[in-house]
Order: sequence, then structure tokens, then C-alpha cells
Amino acid sequence: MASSGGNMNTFMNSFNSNNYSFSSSQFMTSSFSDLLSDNNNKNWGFSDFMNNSNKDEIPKFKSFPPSSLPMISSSSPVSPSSYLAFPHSLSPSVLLDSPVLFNNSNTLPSPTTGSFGNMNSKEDNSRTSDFSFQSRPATSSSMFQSSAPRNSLEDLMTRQQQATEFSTEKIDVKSEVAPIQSFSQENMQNNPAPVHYCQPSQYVREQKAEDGYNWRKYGQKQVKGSENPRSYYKCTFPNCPTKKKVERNLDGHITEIVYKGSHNHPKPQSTRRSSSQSIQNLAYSNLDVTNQPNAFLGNAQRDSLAVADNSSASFGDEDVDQGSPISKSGENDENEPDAKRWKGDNENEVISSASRTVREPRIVVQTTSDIDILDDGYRWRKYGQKVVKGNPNPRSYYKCTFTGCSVRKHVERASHDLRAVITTYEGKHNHDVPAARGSGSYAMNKPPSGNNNNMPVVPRPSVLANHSNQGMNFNDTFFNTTQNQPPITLQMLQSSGSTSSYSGFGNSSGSYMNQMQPMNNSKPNISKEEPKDDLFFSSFLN
DNA sequence: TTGCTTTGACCCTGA
DNA sequence: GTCAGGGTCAAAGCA
Repeated sequence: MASSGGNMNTFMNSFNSNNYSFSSSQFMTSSFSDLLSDNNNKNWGFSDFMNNSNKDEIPKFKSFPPSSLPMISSSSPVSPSSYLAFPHSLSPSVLLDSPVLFNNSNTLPSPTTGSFGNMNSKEDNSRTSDFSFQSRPATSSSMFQSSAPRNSLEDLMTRQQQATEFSTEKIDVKSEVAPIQSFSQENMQNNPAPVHYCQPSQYVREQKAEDGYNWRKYGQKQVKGSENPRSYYKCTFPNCPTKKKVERNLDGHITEIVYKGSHNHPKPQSTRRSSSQSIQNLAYSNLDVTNQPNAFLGNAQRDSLAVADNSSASFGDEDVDQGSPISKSGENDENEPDAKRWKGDNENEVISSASRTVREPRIVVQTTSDIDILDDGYRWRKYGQKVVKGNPNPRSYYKCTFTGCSVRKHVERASHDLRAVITTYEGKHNHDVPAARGSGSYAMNKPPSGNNNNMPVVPRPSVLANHSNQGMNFNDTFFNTTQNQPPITLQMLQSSGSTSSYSGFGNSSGSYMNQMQPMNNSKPNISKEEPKDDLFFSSFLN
């Protein structure tokens, strides 16, 4: 991803240099274009967030539907997994270039079309342009390939303005990152349908060409509840499990793109490789950032960042490792019926859009399966979900996928504070942490002494107020609850007084890190007492 | 000939 | 067990 010119340090420094401080809530609850356009609010900080949180006014992110949970309604409380977190194999720098991370992806090319977002000068569009892309393949790449590093807001703004000039179509990215999706929905409601200048077939080919991958259409269906036909595409690369489904309106205008799985191969060589590929590589790959601590993932949030979920390979040539455990996981996934995988736990793809005459296209990157290789290094399979009494937020139930291992965990959002994610483990792993793909990154999760069988018994209700759920909260992604590492509780956060012990971003994020403290301190000390509900658990089994 | 799209039938899953 | 719906297959056609 370095080719895209962005890295965390650079990016964060640029913000610091402009006296910007990150509010994680703002970062995700407002599109990046919001941030950029809001010149009157340059002092973004947690104070803002906290002020907002203390008000009756519900922050935007609260309306974000769960990412990996069925989207009940747009007003449904966020699921713990709906928040953006970094996959263990995804670096912040990667995310900074990611259309998934950047709400305002206007400056970024579409992972599908490689085109750029519309930095529409209109306020509405600017507010709703997160993860939208413009279909302007011919010019997008050159824009994105600007040699100038994207290390300043001015630069970003400039690029957005440039993007506006080339905007012809807007494509919202629907991803498992719930906030994104929610924004997209909001966008579609607020924005008129983009004009589509291409004939359908032309557009398809163009799109295929622009995302760099080769797709073969293998089906088309008229789905119920929508007048728009849905087309199914497979990546033509041998054994590549990646699929996508594209929904178009009667005019041939793409209204929704749903990606499923990740490419297990580098992008096919192209003579006009555009920089957009760097974005797409992010969107479809597990970029090898194995040096990142595993705790980099937010708890139960990795599944919200579907782009890296079951990717079986990263796109750096040296990163392709299909023989890795994760890759095999993906292979196993392939053995599952496609329909099942396609559905997975991403029923949030069912968006209330059928009533719209014209929808803005959405791009949904989905996991290959509901097997989670997420926050704590173990692989989890979601086996149930339930709204438990006393908490309107659905609780995601996960079971360790290791044969014979009965460890379960569930994740839910605190009823009193949607920003707080409660993860509760039950049981003890009878196996080691699965090795990370090709790098042993999971080893970082392992206790120094090795086998976690030597670890204390796991039932370890852990509490995590994970603000990263609201967005790009780099710090919180470190504050992950794992079973191999003592869970980072709010108490710990509060008592730490410093984030130095989780220093991953401490240096680079500057003021942002400092701003963390008020938030942490403000968080209630959530304790989760997990009732032994064996009957309920068993109800999910078999 | 090759690669892709089209399209009806079939399969799978969940209600 | 039945049915509905979504997803996939595969033959046919097209460029």
C-alpha cells in the first residue's frame, strides 16, 4: 500500500500539523468529506464527541446497523461487530488508503471501477459521499497516481475537488462496516440518482476493466422485492472464490454491488494499472501487516471489516500465501455451499432499498464465510444471535471453530452505551492459537510461555469499551480482548493514565491519543455478568 | 476458437 | 414436508 503514498505517520502528522485532532466518532460518523468540508470545526476532538454523547442527540453512528448482523432497521442499534477495526493483517496505513476506512472515498477510486468519488460541491453530496465513487476510469487513475503524497488535508481537499471535475457517477460502497453502510443508505435517500452515461453492457465491461480483475457473469436473477435484476459474477482467476453480485436498475445503472470473498491472487497484470488498485488491493486483500499486533483488531469487529476477513492472500506478490491456515480456511469456505457462504452473517446486505426507484450503487465487501479469524487469533464461527433481555442490542454468538473446542464467546453492545462492546468468553481453548497466515502474526497473541493450555481458565468475561467501533479509533483497536492476553478493561484504560503501554500508535497519532483519555475516563465501567444459559447455547448447536 | 453473456432449470436454505 | 426465494449451473448463443 505504500504505493498509494499514505502511511499512518504521515497522515496523522499531517493532521497534527493542522491542529487537527481525531475524534474517532467524527471520523467515522462523519464522512471524511464532512471533515474536510467543515472548515469551521477544525478542532475535532473527543470533547466534541463527549459533548455530543452527553446530549440527547444521537450521534450518527448510533444509527449504524450492525455490519455482520442482520440489519433490522436503520435505527437498529449498532452491533459490536459493526464497528470498524483493523484486521490483524491490515495496517492503519492500509486503511488510510482504504475506501472502507475513508468515509470520504471521493478521493479514492472505487474498488470496483477504479473510479473516483464525487467530491460534489453541494453540501448534501459532500455529506453523503462517503464511500462513493465516481465512474471516470479514464481519468481517475491518473489523478490518484499523483506523485504528491497525500499528507495534508489541503491535498486531500484538492484531490476531492479534482475528483469532482471528473465525476460522472457515484457509487456508494456498502461494506460490512456498518457505519459506511448506514451512510450509504442515508446518501441514497438524500441524493438524487446519479446520471449514468453508459449503456449497461458498456458499463459492465468498463467496470470489469477498471477494477482490475476479470469477472465472469454466471447468473442473473430477478430478485423479489426489487425490479432490478441482479447479476452474479465470479472472478475468472482459477480457484479464486471472489464473487460479486451487481444489481442494476432498468436503465442499467448499477444500484448495488456486493462483493463476496477476497481474491487469492494478485490483480491481473494490466498495462494501465491504475493507482486505484492500491485501494482495491486493500478492499479485497488481507494485506500482510503481520507485524501489527494481533490486538490491533477491535474485538468482534474484524468481521465488520469484511474486506480482510477471509482473504486468503494479500496482494503483494510476496504476500500470497495460499497455504496458510487462513487460506485454508478460505478453501474450506469454498467447500461450503455457495449460497450459504453468500449469505453468511451479512444479511445487512438486505437493504431497504427496494422501494427506491433509483439507488446509488453500493459496493459490499463480504466475508467469505461466517468464520471469524478475528480479534483474538482464534477462529470463530457465528452460530447464533439473540436479543437478550435487558439489552435491545443483539448479542452475536460465536463458537471456536477448532474441532473439539467448545469455547464460545458472545459479543454485544452495552445497552446503556452503544459505544461499549461487551465480549464474554466461555470455556477454555483446548488448542493453540491458530497460526497466522504465512507470518505467525498470531504468535503475537500467544502468551510468552506458549501453549495457552497453561493459561488460566478462560471463562473470562471481558469488558471492552471499544470506541473503535465508531470508526477509526486506532487506539482502541489495540485494546482488544483476547484470550491469550488479558483483556483490556475499562478499568485498565482508566487507570493506565497513559496509552504508552499500547504504544502502537501512540507516537504517531499524537493528539489523538491524548484525546483518548477523556473518552476512556468517561466510559462507564461496564461489567458483564454472563448468565450460564446452557440451554440457550445448546439451542444454537446442531 | 475463445471467452463472455444469457437464461431457464436446478439446488440449497430457511421459514 | 412444503414452499418461496436466492444462488448456481450449464447449455446455447453471441462477438
